[in-house]
Amino acid sequence: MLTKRQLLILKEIVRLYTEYGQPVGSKKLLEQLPMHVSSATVRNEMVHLEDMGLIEKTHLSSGRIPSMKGYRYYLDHLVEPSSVDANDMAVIETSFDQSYHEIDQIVAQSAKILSSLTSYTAISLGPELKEARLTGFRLVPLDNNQVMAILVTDSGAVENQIFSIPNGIDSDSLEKVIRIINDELVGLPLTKVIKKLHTSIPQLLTHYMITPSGFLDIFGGVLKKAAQERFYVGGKMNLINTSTIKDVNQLKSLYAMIDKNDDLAKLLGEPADQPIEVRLGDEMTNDLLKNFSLITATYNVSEHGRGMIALLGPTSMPYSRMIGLLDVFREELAKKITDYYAHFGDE
Amino acid sequence: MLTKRQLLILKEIVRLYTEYGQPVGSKKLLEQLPMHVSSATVRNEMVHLEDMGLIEKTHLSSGRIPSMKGYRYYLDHLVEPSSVDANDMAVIETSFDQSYHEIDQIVAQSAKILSSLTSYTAISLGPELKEARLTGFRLVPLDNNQVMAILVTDSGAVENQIFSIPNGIDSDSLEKVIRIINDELVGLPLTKVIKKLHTSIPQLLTHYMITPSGFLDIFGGVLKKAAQERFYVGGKMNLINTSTIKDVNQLKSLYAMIDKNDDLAKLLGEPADQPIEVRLGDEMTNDLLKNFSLITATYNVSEHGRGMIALLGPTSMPYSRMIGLLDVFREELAKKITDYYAHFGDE
DNA sequence: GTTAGCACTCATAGATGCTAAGTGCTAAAG
DNA sequence: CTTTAGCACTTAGCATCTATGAGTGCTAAC
Repeated sequence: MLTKRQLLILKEIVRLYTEYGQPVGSKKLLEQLPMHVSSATVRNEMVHLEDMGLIEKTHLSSGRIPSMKGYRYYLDHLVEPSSVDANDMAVIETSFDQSYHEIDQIVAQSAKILSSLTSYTAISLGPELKEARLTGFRLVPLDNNQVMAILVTDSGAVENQIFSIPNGIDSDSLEKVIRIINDELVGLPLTKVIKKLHTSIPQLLTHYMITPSGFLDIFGGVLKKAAQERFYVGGKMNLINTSTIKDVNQLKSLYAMIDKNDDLAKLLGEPADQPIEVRLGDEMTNDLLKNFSLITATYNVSEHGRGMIALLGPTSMPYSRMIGLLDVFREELAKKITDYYAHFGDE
Repeated sequence: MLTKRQLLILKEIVRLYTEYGQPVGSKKLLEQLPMHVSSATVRNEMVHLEDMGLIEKTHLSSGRIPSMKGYRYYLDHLVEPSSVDANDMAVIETSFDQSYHEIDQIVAQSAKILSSLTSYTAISLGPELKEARLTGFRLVPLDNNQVMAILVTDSGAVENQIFSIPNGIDSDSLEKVIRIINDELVGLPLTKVIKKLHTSIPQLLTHYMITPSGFLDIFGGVLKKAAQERFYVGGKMNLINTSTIKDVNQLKSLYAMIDKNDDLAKLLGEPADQPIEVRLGDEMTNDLLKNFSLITATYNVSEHGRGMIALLGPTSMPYSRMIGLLDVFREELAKKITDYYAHFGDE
């Protein structure tokens, strides 16, 4: 069990180290602490904290830095989200102050704002689409050979893809097929649409085309794009600051990861119970992220599901500021998206 | 005037330096040169070359590296494109061996291939769109409030944009307006379309809507996107290798530039007379590119205009290999795009 | 339990010396 | 006039050393 003083010291070590990036010594600590003890006393306490594995030295006679366990303890028990700077608050509000035509624009913008606010890397994921319903499917002929397939969901996502018309399909039967799609699939959740696409639909289509597979590929392709979670990343370049640029290759792998949707999905995982959670580098599976830390924030957009926005930065992030900021930010973002749906989504 | 021997030495200095990145000394030079002279003689020649400003030292007793003037002379008079590695050739051919639905996919792919082949950064710009003609304009209603505007050009570019319907426009007059657009504008080059959009069209539209400006904004927006040159960049991260990573901020600015369409347009400039040209860092306006060099290659796609593909790397690139590679590559790319048009574009 | 004092450790920065690679110059040879 | 051997000189890079300052752990006294 930790004494009150030990807690105070641990908290201050984390604060100072995350703020200034330098190991914290007993004297520096004393200057900051409201205590009337000597540096020797502080040192004794630090030995205890080290014995418990909460802090560690970078070399035999260095100051202390928090250990992973120390960060974890700090985050679980000690951190107090600080309130947001008036300046930052203004930036958030003005940066969002545009009109958006697509929900993804808002989500993309949110990543930009957050990254510029923090100088870290922000990853934004719109409200879940899993329960989204298909509200419309269009095929627009562009010229003799090409067609644009457009798919709309009630979550506001619009996806399109250009295709050349498969052989063996004439435009008459194509129109009938579109009608079938609209009758059978529109209104259903995307998950069900995908299921039906492999079960009942192929049979229905055989009435109108010999080999429906060509067409189903088209539809399936756009559907997949629409159902896929799309992450927006802001401030990618800020990763350079964090990384100990020694190994350029690691940096490149990291960028490759950040650019890959699947990897990001794995990284963020499922929306958590807590609105804000912090995952430390060694708690994540990827070795590249050893020295990083991920703060994820979840927000609700009433019946439209939950979105996530995350901050990727060094393990030594100033958590209390970041968490405070993210907490406000997620609410602002939710508000903005709710507004959007209020104007376009629901009717 | 340079003697034959001096030319040989200059050429070899450039070759060795661009290949190994190390200043070239008189002994190393002798080993590589088919000459029966002593190192002292070579040194004397190097003094002459230095007097002429073609090579320079990094410090008082170092080997020589080419000066900017030296590179320029080398590129103008001495460089011989080397033939392409069989291996590289295979990579090019297999990497292009897919079917593409949009011309931009080919262009984007070309940047990827070239960058992975060279470990530099590749910038690809499709055939010019300036003379492209508008072949179709569609408005597809998505839901009660939103409409997708689609614009097709004969260059194969398709552009779309989602809009909320401006106030004061009902769907009846909207349809009439679409007809006017199709009658008046389809078939014209985009440049003329833009002109007409500001002259005759507004008057025509006033018959059907009170304030045509809302609608014209929509159309103008998509048009602008379609007429805009779209650059695809591959191997961005390779810039890290080149840069002397000391100043992270410069690197960031560089990335910001690479991500901005307008800046890239300025950088590449107009297609040149020569199929392949090299611009050295100090010949470019941007200070960030001081230590870089840009090799631009132009290719023709018969009546569809000219495209460009460029390679951005350190000034000390192995030019003869790169130029040889680019020369082959631009032809392969032209072939691929010509094929594409043969299937979809012309009818 | 707390503190002063002290011996000890280590990162950092600056100084020193050595070596290998390279140069320019000079004087002699071709 | 060109080429060459030889030599004195310069420099980057590297390893080695030293002083300094910030920090520690420990002990003995309060």
